[in-house]
Amino acid sequence: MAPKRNTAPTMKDVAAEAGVALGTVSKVYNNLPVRDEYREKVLAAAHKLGYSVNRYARGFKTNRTNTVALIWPTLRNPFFAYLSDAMIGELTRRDYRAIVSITNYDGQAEQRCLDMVRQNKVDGVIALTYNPDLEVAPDLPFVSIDRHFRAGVPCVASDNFGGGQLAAQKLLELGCQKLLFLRLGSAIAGEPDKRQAGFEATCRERSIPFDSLSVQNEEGFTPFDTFLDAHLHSGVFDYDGIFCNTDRLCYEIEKRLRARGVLVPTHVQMIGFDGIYRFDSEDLSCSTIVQPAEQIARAAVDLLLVQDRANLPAMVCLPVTYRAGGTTKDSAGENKPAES
Amino acid sequence: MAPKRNTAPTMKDVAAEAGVALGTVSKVYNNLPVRDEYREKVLAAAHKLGYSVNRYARGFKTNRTNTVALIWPTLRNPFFAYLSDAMIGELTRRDYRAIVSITNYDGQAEQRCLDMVRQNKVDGVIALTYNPDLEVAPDLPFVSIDRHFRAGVPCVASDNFGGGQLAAQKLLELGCQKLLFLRLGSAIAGEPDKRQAGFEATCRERSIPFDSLSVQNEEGFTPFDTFLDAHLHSGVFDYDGIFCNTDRLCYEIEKRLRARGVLVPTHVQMIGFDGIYRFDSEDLSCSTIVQPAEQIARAAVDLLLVQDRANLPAMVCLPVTYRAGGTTKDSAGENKPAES
DNA sequence: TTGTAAGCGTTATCAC
DNA sequence: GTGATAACGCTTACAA
Repeated sequence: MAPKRNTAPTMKDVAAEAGVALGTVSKVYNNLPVRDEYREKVLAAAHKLGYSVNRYARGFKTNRTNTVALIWPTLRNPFFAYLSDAMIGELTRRDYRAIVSITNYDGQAEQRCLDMVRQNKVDGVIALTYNPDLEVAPDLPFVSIDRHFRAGVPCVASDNFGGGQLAAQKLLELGCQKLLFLRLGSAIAGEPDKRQAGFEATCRERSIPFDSLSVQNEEGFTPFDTFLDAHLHSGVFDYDGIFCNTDRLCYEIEKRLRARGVLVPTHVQMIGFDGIYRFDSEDLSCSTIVQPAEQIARAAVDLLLVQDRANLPAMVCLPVTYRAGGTTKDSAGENKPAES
Repeated sequence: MAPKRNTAPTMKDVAAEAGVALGTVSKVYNNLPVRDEYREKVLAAAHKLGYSVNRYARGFKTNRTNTVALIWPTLRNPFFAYLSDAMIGELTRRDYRAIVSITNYDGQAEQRCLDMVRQNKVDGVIALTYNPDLEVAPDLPFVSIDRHFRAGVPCVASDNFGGGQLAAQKLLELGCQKLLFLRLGSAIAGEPDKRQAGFEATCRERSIPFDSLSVQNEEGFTPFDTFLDAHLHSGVFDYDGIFCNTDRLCYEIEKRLRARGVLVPTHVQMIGFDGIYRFDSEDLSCSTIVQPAEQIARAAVDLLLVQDRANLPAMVCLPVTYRAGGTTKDSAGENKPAES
């Protein structure tokens, strides 16, 4: 890009125009005590010149840029997009800018993003990462989503364990007797793993039979296909209630069940996790455990911008809720996917 | 947030460590001619100190920040999220950072975002806006998506007219005889309006009967409900082919038709516009005219960062494609929404 | 209270 | 090629 010539008026110009000293102008823009008469002169001059403070110069001087970096795997995942949207809103409300970086789930890219935004002097980072060895500078305010790093790096997550429990409980309430947990996820350990733990805990507690299948992203859907085929006997599926670790998986499994003639929720009821809406409507993709995206956003930003970073909580765990969305029998007006 | 103490080593430190002048260090980092012997000394010293150039200070000095602002209505709309993802990728590839701002379709917020990012000395802006009176500084490189502003502000959009033609053509190929165009959108004129024009042009050209209903966002879906009811006679719908101006509308209309016992694609075939995938999978939401998001992203970034901003094209129009996605009879394996 | 001046880290202009 | 040195626009002691 062509070098821009800098034509914008500066504080010096305003000072000259107002007939006051440079420092006075600065004080006006920093809400420091200035006699009203001077303040008005400054403001009038600024208005006349079309002056606005150069935040870049200010950041350079103060080493505080009012900029936060958001590091996500992708925005193609609707939940991440939703979360980003909420966080940007939260940051804007506090007069912060958001630099958004995308890593595509690549651990090295995560490190590069982190280094890059650091060079850009961001005031802090909120990240959802998959690199267990990510090196984050100790003096850089950092909030991790869904993954506990180490002491000093607070993690914000939904109550994944409670969500798992809730899913099991709901499926049982809905009359399911033979439960199944399905997971497609990363090999890297993280908070979302607790969904399975919570689900299984409730099943055991109530002595309900259940099976679990956990598949890693790299393996794709083949293991699920194999599993479904193996548990389908003359058109009847071995399970009548499935908890999937994400709405996306719920969608994929429902599709595969339908292809095999198993109807949701008639034959088998399904609950996902995340609370993803169809487009920006109010319709859920499936019955699901809803993550409180706005609350997660607020908590993460609060934690990042808090004054006293000395004793931060290691983890903030936000409550989830259940909502029917078509893949369970309690779905009233919700769009049922298969049976019209 | 607590003021950060600045502990990072500077060029001055590196110069001292390497025993060279400050200017020499700068030259090394700007790829200006420096004797190899010196260069190595500098690099060694920098490595030892863990130095990396302060991009913020550099930006302050040069007035070029390698930062671009992306201004979107929302990221809750999957298409905008997808586009953002693609643009951030494109910018990262060129060593640019993206400041993402959300306006929630609010014209005043759009103006505020623009002013804000400008204060942040971004090198340019890519925006999808709804404020026809948006004041954009003439010296600020600006690329508009989907909306033509005025001369000097290039606009990047899909071939909306061609997409409308393509939709009509496909519906006819698929055997439809009575066509309907449905639109839910903003009152502000924009490129996407041409979808309707293209659709109707093809219908007229071929003397095919059609109707059109255009509804503004504020009115919501009530007009559609009224329309559907009025055109449903003893369970039979007056039309057998519908082109919706977005995938989202296609989804909403299909839901409403289903509620009225009209099956898609059996009774009526539908084509949307955008090409939105379910989650980050390969599954489309509906049969649709696919916007080339990656190409739009590339074109917008190219246009923004091009050296010679003197004679930019007023408009870059990118080709769309048709893809079956369950709401037309040519959908093979695609998930059919209603009829199992 | 107001004005003055130093300095943040870098680039760029000069003499050498 | 290299090395002083003056900006860039702002904040912030400190002096008036």
